[in-house]
Amino acid sequence: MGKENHDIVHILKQANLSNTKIRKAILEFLMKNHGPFSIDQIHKKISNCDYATVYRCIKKFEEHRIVKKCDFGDNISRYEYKDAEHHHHHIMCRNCQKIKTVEYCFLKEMEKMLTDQGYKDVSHTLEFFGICQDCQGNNTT
Amino acid sequence: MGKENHDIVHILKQANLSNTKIRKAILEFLMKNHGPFSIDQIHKKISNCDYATVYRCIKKFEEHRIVKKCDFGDNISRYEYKDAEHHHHHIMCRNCQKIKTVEYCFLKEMEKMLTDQGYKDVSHTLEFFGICQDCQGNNTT
DNA sequence: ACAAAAAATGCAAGTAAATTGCATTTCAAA
DNA sequence: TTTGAAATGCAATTTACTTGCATTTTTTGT
Repeated sequence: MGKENHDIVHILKQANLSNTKIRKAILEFLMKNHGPFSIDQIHKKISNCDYATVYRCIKKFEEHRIVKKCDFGDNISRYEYKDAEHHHHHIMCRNCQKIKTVEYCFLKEMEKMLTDQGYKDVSHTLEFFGICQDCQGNNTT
Repeated sequence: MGKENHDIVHILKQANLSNTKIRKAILEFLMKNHGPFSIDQIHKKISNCDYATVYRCIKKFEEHRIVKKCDFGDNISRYEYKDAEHHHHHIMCRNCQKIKTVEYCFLKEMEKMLTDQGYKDVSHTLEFFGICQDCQGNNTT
């Protein structure tokens, strides 16, 4: 845990965010677990921490691109630690809402096209939906 | 307007949705204008119609895949008429929120990959973000 | 064309996610 | 260690969206 703790402190310092118990706990949770997670899920894992604080921390993390927001169109924002080395997307089952990672990506070309059109600082969100094997013939929609 | 009106009636009939003034007006607005539009924007354009009714109509349209929901991560759902002939995505400026169409798409291969992995009825959402030319050097964030 | 059944609408109240104001506590710089 | 700045807890608020119910409109069956 020493090494990870050092990383976390470093990340906060780099973003000019002060190094509080709660921020370290949230960041540690996000770095050690495979998301994305809702505010509710994060809040459950962090002891003695108000909902509003989770929102505020995550907002700061998002502003500093430490976490990435994932929007699956169900009015629940989910967040995951943004690992620069590991760009990926997700697929959520329309039936059970289980989320899996989609490793493959070739959207850099499309972003380049938009940059060529004059947009700066281009990014994107991409989420897939489907019915997973577990849910086929087992529809609770 | 005769032709379009006939199309609208046909679309509603095909979806087994009853043919009301409000539904026709909403659908006509969405078919004649380039979206996506928020519920608020749609409501402003339809006279003598309650917010709740707009929500309910759009929900029905979405269920029947007559409209498509676009989620730009700002907690406002936007909708556009789903033209089967014209699959496309969007780019929203992070500064002024203006939305433009991105015509190019080559995601069918990724969907096929997920189908091969056992997912059924696969779809996706893809939204781009950037700073548009109008906003460069004019940041109000 | 008309009556009965089904569905849509308006209005008002209710949810739930996210935000905010303010007093208190914790952190960081000198 | 003291001092200023930032983070937190709590409660209240905002906002997108939903729901219950009485009324109106649309559809169906004869």
